[in-house]
Amino acid sequence: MHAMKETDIPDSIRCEFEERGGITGIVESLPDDQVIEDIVSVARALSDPVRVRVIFALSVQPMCVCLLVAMTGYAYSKMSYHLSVLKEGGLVCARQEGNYLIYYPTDLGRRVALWIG
Amino acid sequence: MHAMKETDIPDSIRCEFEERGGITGIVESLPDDQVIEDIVSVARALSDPVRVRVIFALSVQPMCVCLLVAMTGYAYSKMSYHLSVLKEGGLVCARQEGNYLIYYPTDLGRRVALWIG
DNA sequence: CCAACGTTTCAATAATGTTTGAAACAATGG
DNA sequence: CCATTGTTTCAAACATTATTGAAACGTTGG
Repeated sequence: MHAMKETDIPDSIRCEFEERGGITGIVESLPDDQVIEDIVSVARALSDPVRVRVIFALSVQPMCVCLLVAMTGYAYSKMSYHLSVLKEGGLVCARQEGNYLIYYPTDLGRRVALWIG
Repeated sequence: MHAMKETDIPDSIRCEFEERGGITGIVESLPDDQVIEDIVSVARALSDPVRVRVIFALSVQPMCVCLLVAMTGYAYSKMSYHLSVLKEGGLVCARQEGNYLIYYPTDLGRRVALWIG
């Protein structure tokens, strides 16, 4: 009966792995769940070409939904859905002007558009 | 019968909108389709908490699949699937060492992990 | 060659995301 | 108040992704 071990570890990484505190040490260095969820929701917002185009377009020029619809040829309901995903990801927001809703990037949205561009 | 127009545009943005060349001008300033697809595939790779944890962990310490499995409690097949998505997104790659596959972040993977962290 | 181990692949199923068109809402102007 | 316009919401159909367990693959050591 041999000694207990977490898992077999290949020689080439065992040393640095143990220096970093093993599994426990690495797990502790990971961002906490809330941060992970925030990252996921931004990533999810960008994981569709429709939405990537929209956020680039909005960071050139704030627009009402009707312009986005004219620009892309998508249905209102489709555009509205994608805008809501972008909004949940915290990448865009909107101000009302009369009958229009004018969408524009948030601060985060602007930073993200800059970075990925 | 009144003049043709692309779309109604609210006053507050009409002026800047037209300065930017209208819909045509804005569409032309957008990144081209290939770039959009690349962004989407990176974003897709990050749009799941499993994968975000994995890429953070790997950028602390390259690891074989068995360590990732031990660290997360996920099944091999599940981990393998998520690693393949990360690989397709160009965020990780692997080197073989004996029986082990040791995954580690690509350059892009490291930059992304740094930026989102 | 065989057995063991680390890993991937596959097919089936479950879960999420997306698209569509119709209906509802809210603001505007007559 | 009514009709119009811009927008969202909803439910149903559809499409893509994620999870599972079993089977297959490749490498190593006996």
